[in-house]
Amino acid sequence: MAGKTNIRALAKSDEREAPYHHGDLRDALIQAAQEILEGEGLAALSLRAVARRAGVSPAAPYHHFPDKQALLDAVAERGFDALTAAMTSRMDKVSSGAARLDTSGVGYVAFAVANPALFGLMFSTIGQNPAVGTPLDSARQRAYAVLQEAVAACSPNGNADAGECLRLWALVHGIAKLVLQGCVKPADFGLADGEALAAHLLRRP
Amino acid sequence: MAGKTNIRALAKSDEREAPYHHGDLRDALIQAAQEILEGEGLAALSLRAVARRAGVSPAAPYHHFPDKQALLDAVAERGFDALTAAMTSRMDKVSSGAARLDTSGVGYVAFAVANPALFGLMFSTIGQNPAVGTPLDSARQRAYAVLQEAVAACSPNGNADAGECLRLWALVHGIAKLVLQGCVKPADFGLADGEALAAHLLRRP
DNA sequence: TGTACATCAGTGAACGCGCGTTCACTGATGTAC
DNA sequence: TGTACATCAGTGAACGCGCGTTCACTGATGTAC
Repeated sequence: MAGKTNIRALAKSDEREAPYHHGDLRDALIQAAQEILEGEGLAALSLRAVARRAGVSPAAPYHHFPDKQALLDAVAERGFDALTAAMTSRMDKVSSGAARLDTSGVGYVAFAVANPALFGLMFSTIGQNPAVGTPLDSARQRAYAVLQEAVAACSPNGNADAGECLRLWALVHGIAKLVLQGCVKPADFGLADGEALAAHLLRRP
Repeated sequence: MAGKTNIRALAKSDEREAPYHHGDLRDALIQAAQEILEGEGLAALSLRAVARRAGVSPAAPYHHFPDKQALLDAVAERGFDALTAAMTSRMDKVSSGAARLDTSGVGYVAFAVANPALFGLMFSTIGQNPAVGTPLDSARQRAYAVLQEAVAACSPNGNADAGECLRLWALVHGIAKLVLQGCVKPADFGLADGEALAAHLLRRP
């Protein structure tokens, strides 16, 4: 308690000691949620747990999000941007169109394996609220566009066939899900992790 | 209340009026759970809700299952048998090996689309408890064996390549998941439902 | 065939728990004069 | 520069809820004699 308010001159980016009005609780909540996902899984992700981890009362989040779902959406939105980055950062290391296509899928699976609970959240029952134009929806489309462009670049006419895109998406999504759920163990294929398994399965025949 | 016990001579398969000791509560609980899944979804599937629907006190299930997870496992086990049946019944209508392979996948997706919540339960975080040899595990393997045999029958040497099996499984599992979550709408492809979409995507190139 | 009794399969009340959300509040911030 | 005040972002207590599970119990069943 002592010393909690006697350093109010610190810049808000300084992390020592919680300040008066916190600085950027919205961001801190999203981050706390990600940490809970990473450390304890999707089932442990309650609003109260998020507030607890952010060091704030259970009512505080309601000044930044209308309800729990809105927080979850914000977390999922960042997740899709991270997924996009996981794909593009790997793709930028290869040049041929075919290799870039495979690599986008490897990045997709690698992201899922590295962030299992977040990946689960991102794809948990989106259906009911399509919410076109939402920030979450945009982030989702940005991620899908990466796959589409990789498919288009491999196509003779430069267009992305919708069926081809969906087949690729379904394949990598399926690999990711099956690995995350423990249905498939990369070790059964003599491979170290899900990323290696994805690379193995996506290698052109 | 009146008339509740005055028909005790009825065979237990007769559904009118709940008898003294119910007859086969274990089975009734599993069935009630399936109905809840179908009607209200996975999130509504609590032990209490199952007991309620079976017309029994919240403690009654504990005479048949050690805990909630055991009931869930029993439901999932039946789910896998139904999945096996969904695949094989369709496959028995075609003869060529290639057509049977495609059809197994169509059956897989059709089952998922017809039983979305049950499908979700069947694949919800199996990982932590592998429980080899369990009835649930056996049912799971029976379903996978259908895919394996279909792959083997298409292979020049009659063996099922593990990579080939997994690719097919991941593809159909991915299609199922993406359709269930609303990420993909069959209507976008001019198709009526997930089954038609699966048939379209699995058609040999 | 009839009775005594162990076993089995239910009941219903209670336990402690954590949840999402609301409420009246308080203290800090920033602006107008 | 100093003060008054509206606004903002927190607090903490409380709400009602449904959950999984336990407990002592009761009534029906089936078996031994």
